[in-house]
Amino acid sequence: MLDAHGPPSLKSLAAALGLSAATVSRVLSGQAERYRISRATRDRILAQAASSGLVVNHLARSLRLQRTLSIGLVIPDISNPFFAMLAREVERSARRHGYSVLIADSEEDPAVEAQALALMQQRHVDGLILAPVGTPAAVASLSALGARPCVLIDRLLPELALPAITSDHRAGAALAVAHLIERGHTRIACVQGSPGTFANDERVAGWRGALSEARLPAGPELVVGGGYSIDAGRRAARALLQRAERPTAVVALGNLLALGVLQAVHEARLAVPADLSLIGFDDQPWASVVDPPLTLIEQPIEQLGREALALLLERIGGDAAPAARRTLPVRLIERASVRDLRSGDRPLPPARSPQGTP
Amino acid sequence: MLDAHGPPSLKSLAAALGLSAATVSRVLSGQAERYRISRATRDRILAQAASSGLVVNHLARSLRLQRTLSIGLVIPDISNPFFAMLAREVERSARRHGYSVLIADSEEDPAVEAQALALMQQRHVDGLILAPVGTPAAVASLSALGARPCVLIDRLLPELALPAITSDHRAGAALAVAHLIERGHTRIACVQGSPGTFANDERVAGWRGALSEARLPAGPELVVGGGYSIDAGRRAARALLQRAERPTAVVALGNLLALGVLQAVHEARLAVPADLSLIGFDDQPWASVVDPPLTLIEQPIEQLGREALALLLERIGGDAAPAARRTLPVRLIERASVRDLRSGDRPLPPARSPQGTP
DNA sequence: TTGTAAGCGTTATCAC
DNA sequence: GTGATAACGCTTACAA
Repeated sequence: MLDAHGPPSLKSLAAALGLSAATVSRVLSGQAERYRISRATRDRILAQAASSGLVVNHLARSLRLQRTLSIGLVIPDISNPFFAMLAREVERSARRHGYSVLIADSEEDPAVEAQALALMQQRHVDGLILAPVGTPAAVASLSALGARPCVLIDRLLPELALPAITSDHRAGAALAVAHLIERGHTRIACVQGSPGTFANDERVAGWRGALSEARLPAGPELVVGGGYSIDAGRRAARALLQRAERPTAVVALGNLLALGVLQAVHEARLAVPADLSLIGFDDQPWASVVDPPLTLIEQPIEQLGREALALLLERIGGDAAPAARRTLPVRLIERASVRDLRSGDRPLPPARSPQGTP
Repeated sequence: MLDAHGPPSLKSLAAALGLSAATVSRVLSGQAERYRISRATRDRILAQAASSGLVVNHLARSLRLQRTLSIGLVIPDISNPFFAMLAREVERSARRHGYSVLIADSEEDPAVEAQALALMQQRHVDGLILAPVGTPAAVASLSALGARPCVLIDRLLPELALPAITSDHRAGAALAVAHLIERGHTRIACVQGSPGTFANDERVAGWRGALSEARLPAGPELVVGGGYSIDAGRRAARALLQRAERPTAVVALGNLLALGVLQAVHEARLAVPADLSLIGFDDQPWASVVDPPLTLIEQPIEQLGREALALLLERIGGDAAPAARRTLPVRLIERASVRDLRSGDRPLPPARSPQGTP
């Protein structure tokens, strides 16, 4: 029987067995045969470890080994479904590779982000997955991170040569605009997220590019909003709806933004798509049962998470390949939030398509 | 200038300054005056620390101090909006108190949960917030956790005397049923989550209790489903809709379940509330713009998170008060997913109420 | 006012 | 085959 005080440690187990800590360590870290530990000793240790409920102290181990088998995940808003799904995927993949995840919410605030990054450094995470806030201040604090492996996700920092996994934001927005133009829309606004943020600016660029190419208006008066919250979306849409020359369609550059737009439209006793067509971003469980089912641009969230982790582990493994940047393709899921303005060329989309595009 | 190799540590800084590590440590941990360090020395250290970008090694500190200033958060599904919001709140509160959060997703699986708990123990988190899977196996693995402070959230384990913060699941379900009965419903089904789980079983009990009290049927044939996923909700609702004697109303005992029910109803080319009334759980941004806006039971998620953390910190602080159990009140938000079956006694609820109860 | 030294629980190196 | 020892980077008696 071991001493009941404190949790059983490698050391206490060694004492109880009359062995040295070294031997116990060798067995427990699976190096038994490499060190030619006798079968008898090995079994004795293993048995005692199991029966005493030994827990090796990971702190001590990390201190000695100079690696913690943990990674940091810093995202702007855990409660945003997009990041929540990302977090889940990252955590699962990490766990499957033996890593644990220290999580921090930067609240889309450079100061908080800087603080989070400092913390991660203090805690000696082996690597970092970061959806950066993206302002110059944030970039500066990032450069202070030292050589710790870091991969960016969803957003990238062109100023910094860091590996990044993002979806093709620009193509996504362009796809949305093209879909609207095809259906006869000519006055297409966009509700943006946080300007200065890579994902947002890329999407705005995609929106503008597609419109310009079609020789349609894409002036700044058609870009409204700021911030990725549902409230920001609602406020932006309200403003849009009060305009004398109301757009016939709007692209919401974030999942919560589309919800905000819907709320504003409902508030105004108007309807989508009768009074305003809407295309959102990110497929979510609710997107197909919302009123009306939402046409949107889908990002491969799970893939983003998995690839970010895979890339990070490569770099942690010392594979210092040149900072890869991978852009994942997006697709448009057609539901029922876009009105076809052409005079009967085509039927309206089906009223319901709860499963997404079949 | 410090040696450029490796990150500046307390030790290297001491060397660079020709001081002992002890002195530097004392200054850096704010004990300068307690040890009567000279102003000059103190300033020299502080200046050098700032300019060299010193990061104290938290591992070493934790090992020495026997506390990590970190807590573990183990939840069944980060991507479920309920838990995502909970996670955000816990992380924020923790951060504000100087703690960081190690997160793990138990995937609603006892084995994974056990693994996660073991991990948290290895990593020496100072305490644990857990939404337990709740099966006997899981309970057993929990008891093996040792004396580490732990507070349960959302679900509690009656077998274990652990402090817990939950919302009043039972009253919530009863509230929903009462609301339906008041509007003339007599055949009221429920779509449950994971049986055996505290929150679920309490809700089912609340549903049954309210029905029995009103002398309405509450047999097992009216309880369908299993699992909290959207798919589980859809499948359960499908089965319900095919019944000869279809219920007029259903209470979905989880936020994603309500979405699944909506999807199934839409699939069947039926409508809520015309063909089936629906009450869900958890207010979410999408709940007010779904078709129709969802009447539901709202839980005080932020409060759950904050109080769980507060309670945990108390216990970490050594306050071994008897395992408190706090039950937070819920409320019903009336929107438009319930049909009034009484012959014109009352008008239907407003078609839209995007903001919840005004 | 500051330094010395022991120790937190591991693991790698060298010795036997 | 196994043990002693040093080191990982920090904090805190105890000395000076």
